[in-house]
Amino acid sequence: MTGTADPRPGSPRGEETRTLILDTAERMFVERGYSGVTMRALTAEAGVNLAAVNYHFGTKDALLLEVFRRGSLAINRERARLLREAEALAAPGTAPVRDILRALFEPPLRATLAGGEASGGRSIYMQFVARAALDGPAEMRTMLERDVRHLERFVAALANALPALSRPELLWRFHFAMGVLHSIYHDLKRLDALADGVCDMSDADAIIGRVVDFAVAGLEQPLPLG
Amino acid sequence: MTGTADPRPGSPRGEETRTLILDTAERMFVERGYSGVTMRALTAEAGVNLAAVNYHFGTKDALLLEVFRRGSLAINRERARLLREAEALAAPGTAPVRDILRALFEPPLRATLAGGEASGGRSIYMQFVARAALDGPAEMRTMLERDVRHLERFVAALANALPALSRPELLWRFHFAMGVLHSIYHDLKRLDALADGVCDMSDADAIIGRVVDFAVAGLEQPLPLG
DNA sequence: GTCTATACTTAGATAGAC
DNA sequence: GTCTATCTAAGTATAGAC
Repeated sequence: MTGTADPRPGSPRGEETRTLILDTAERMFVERGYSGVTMRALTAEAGVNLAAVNYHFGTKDALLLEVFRRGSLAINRERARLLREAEALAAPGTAPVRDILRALFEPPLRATLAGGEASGGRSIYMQFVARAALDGPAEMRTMLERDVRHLERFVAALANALPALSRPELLWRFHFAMGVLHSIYHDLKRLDALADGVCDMSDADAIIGRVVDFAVAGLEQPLPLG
Repeated sequence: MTGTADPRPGSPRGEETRTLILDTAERMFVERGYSGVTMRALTAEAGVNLAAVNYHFGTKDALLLEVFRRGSLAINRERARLLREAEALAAPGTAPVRDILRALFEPPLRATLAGGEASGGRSIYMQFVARAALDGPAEMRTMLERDVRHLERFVAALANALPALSRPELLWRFHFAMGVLHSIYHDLKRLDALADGVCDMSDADAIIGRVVDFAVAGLEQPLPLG
């Protein structure tokens, strides 16, 4: 009713088209995988012209980057909020390891597990990382490195919670903890194949608890003798 | 001197050509990434005709699968050998968790870390998994599932070593432990970005020790109260 | 059974009209 | 901003030489 809406095909819609493409891309990438979605199929599904993607985003890779950026922004905001919450409950610089990890893990896990067990293997995050690491242009790697900045707050909080660890020791353990998180993005299919159905993939809360438990154990393990 | 060798271009070389393509593909995939290697660049580098890949392997995806299969075979053989070795040293069914994990992790880590720190992000394993999960044909996923069979021996050994764990509990922990292993394949770049160079990526033995330590801590953690 | 030259098809990118 | 037409690159298929 603002006068800007104009659903006639061929008429300028501006931001609407852009958002429409983003939403359609996010859904289709998860359903069929990045290279399983052709620009032609994507634009047909969204009801926009083939060239519209190139106009609004430049390239198909840039579109994936934008889909990722949008989701990543929301997740990192939620992570920061949960971390502040955890720190507010404790004395300054003494938030427990478990609460820090929960703040770091819960938002992305909820986002990934929300789509049902099957979507884990095709999360936008995984597709973006895979594409960036394997073949993508430099901008993708830059984006991932920038994404690392959000993690520094968590490393700092963990350093406070685990003062006995040297910096390399802490960073290695943090890195492994992220690997535990990522095991949910990547290989749930493998677990399913191994498990004969005895592992319940549908209970997000239970999975989050298990992931956090495992990572806490690794982070809090006693120092090796060497 | 057998009479089968015939290095003239255009002459039938049979198995030689096949191996030459495999070796070249393995090297180039790691260097430039799967879709960064065009069939034309690959065949030019190997000094064979463009159609030779299709003749010997069918498709580019099938070539990647073959490169993976060859490497995976060697790794799984070594894993099995190390596991037998660990089990021979202990009383029947009592190999320690640490030795079992070491047998599982050491072969792939050595293979990945051998190429220098940079190659981690582009290991054949990672490229294969990414491609299989995202866009690859069904044969790739089948291959990965078959690869899971090799893991069952390790799950069984761990079940013996950790009799207090229920089957789902054990399988979840095993899955997370694999995530820790995979963190070396995937995201060493991220650790490097976070670490300002304080983490030494060149010492394979030290890294293997750290990975195993972290995973052991997670597997051996006390049972949750719930 | 191997290899080569060449043609086919799809898909992402782009230029210029409107 | 949007659309049509076109370009280019890349994986694949085929027919025939050896």
